[in-house]
Amino acid sequence: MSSKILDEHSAAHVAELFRAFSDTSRVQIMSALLDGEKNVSVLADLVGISQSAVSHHLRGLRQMKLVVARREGKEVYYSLVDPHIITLFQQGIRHIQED
Amino acid sequence: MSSKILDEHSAAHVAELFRAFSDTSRVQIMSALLDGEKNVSVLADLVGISQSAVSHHLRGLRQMKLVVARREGKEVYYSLVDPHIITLFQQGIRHIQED
DNA sequence: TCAACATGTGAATATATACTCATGTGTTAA
DNA sequence: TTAACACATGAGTATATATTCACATGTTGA
Repeated sequence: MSSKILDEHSAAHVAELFRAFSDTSRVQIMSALLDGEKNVSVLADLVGISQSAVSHHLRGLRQMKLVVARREGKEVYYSLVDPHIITLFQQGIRHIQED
Repeated sequence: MSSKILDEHSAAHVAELFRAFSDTSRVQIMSALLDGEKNVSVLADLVGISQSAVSHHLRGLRQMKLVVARREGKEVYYSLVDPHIITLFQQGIRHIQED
């Protein structure tokens, strides 16, 4: 049935998903991870924000299962796993590159 | 070249796009428009927020060209036009309906 | 022209959010 | 076990954002 509006609860979930990509730093983090897994300090260098800020962002992305963490010694490597999420994010990039 | 991170300017644009869908009310507005064009007061009723709030949201969506407005007498009908945006939004909905 | 209606918008406010700073936790090598 | 390093996290703060309220603008019919 496509004639009913999304209920508030579902809409809130959808909004939450898109909100994950609604910040410049997180978009840069995601775009870095598109290229392959990276650890926190590398991400901080690439994006140009503090390690703390990166960790805060990654926590949110992790809780939403948009990224996964893998510890290797002292470092923690983050990567993208969900192909649907990757597609969704790439579509966003493509759209802004069009007009 | 997929090995470079998105520059800050592009990332800000991508973030801006996703931010458009990062609010529960806007998601409900968009979901209502998936079903076809609707005027402002109908949208306000469907979403359950004030006409003013709907207008404010629609202004943002309009400025980003995510919706288009068509006046018919005293009423203004809004609709979705960009098929890529529709696909992007629907993918967001599908994702939250999976897990 | 005037009244009624639909929509748009600026200002004010309350809440959410991103960042910094300080410190905590986990890991390794000496 | 201790020092050094990588990362996580809570608190505080500054900014962004959604909503409401009051009113402006635009349209139609009398």
